[in-house]
Amino acid sequence: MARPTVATDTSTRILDVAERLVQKRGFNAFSYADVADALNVTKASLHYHFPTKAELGACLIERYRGSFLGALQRINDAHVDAVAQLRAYAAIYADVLENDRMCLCGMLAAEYATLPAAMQDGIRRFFDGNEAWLVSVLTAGRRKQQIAFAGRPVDAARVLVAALEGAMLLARSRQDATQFRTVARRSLADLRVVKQAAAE
Amino acid sequence: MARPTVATDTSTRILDVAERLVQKRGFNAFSYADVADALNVTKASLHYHFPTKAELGACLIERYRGSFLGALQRINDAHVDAVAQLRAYAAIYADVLENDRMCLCGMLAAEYATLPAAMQDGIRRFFDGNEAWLVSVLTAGRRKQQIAFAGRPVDAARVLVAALEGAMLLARSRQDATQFRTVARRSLADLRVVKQAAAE
DNA sequence: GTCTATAGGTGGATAGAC
DNA sequence: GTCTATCCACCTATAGAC
Repeated sequence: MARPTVATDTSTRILDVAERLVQKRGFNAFSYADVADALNVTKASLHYHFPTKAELGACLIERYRGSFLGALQRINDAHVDAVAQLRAYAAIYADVLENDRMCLCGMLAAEYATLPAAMQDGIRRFFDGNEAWLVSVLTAGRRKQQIAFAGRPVDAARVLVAALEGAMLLARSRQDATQFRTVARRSLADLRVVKQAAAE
Repeated sequence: MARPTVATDTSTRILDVAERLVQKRGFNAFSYADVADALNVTKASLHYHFPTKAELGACLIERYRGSFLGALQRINDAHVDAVAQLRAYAAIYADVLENDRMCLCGMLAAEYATLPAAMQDGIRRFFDGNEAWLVSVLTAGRRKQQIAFAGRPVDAARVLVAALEGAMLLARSRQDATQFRTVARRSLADLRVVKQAAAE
């Protein structure tokens, strides 16, 4: 069992600052100097906790992935129907954007070709995990007739992830979170079961 | 009237190489040295054509936007129905991805916060132009009952752009262009008019 | 238009004192 | 664990010869 570390642990604070910088500016556009300035320490001190930028980046991804998948698990634990699960899924993205941040792994996906292999692997695992969760929700939801869609669940999942990541990307350049929410709402609406005689 | 310049004009070749580098690696991850090496000239020579990297970036965006909007105009000139127009629109994206490139402005949208103001303006203009074209196609297509969707055309347009840009982003990290095409096809399918008695 | 040479800055990373 | 000091590579950009 790991020894409990307080939330203000130095490594954690470094990761917090670095995460924010990557989500706002990208991995190639932030430096150890940026993090050091924000924490009032020296660059050398950062290298004690994360010897190389590549390792820092890999840790960022692993933490983000764990936190994200943890949130998905909590959605499952809420035992709500598929529509509510998908709304909660989109809400995670909306919360990220609320602070003018891009999804960490969406940002890194853009820089993918320039990143070390360990980071590339982590990014793929993040999206694989996202897809797997969505596939389980979409499969169960369709079986229970809570949602409707044609074709393979994995393809419907990819449309959702693509729309949400793309909408974050675009909303940031317009500084308009409303635009993201509208895209998210419409993307989920495409999965809703049409009520036969609903007045709508 | 501008003096005609051959296609192998030096400035053009610089833009070609820089465009490819930005689409593959991002604006912050390529340098004058990269372009110079590819063209077998010196960095100093590049600065004669594009004094600063910011100006080079702004020129890249303007050229890309003009080329993209030109392609949209040619789609209009083909006088096909809305479904075919939208398919042709998605095909432009697919062609970009075919060379393992990201949409130039999608890539730059990720790096948006780190870019000079002139480039930020250009990126917004690119997406505004895309949206405007889609809105006109969606509006006319719905009026002619070639396609169907709820709500404002601009919102349907944004879902499409988001899905396509997001799908490019994700397909690159999986090196799987098929994944992009599937997302594109499904996104367009959501706009298709449901044939009442179609066997499907 | 292209070159050599170089300035002036910042990048990630290390050695060694405390 | 944090510091000072430093290394070396690379960055954008400029001066001035050809």
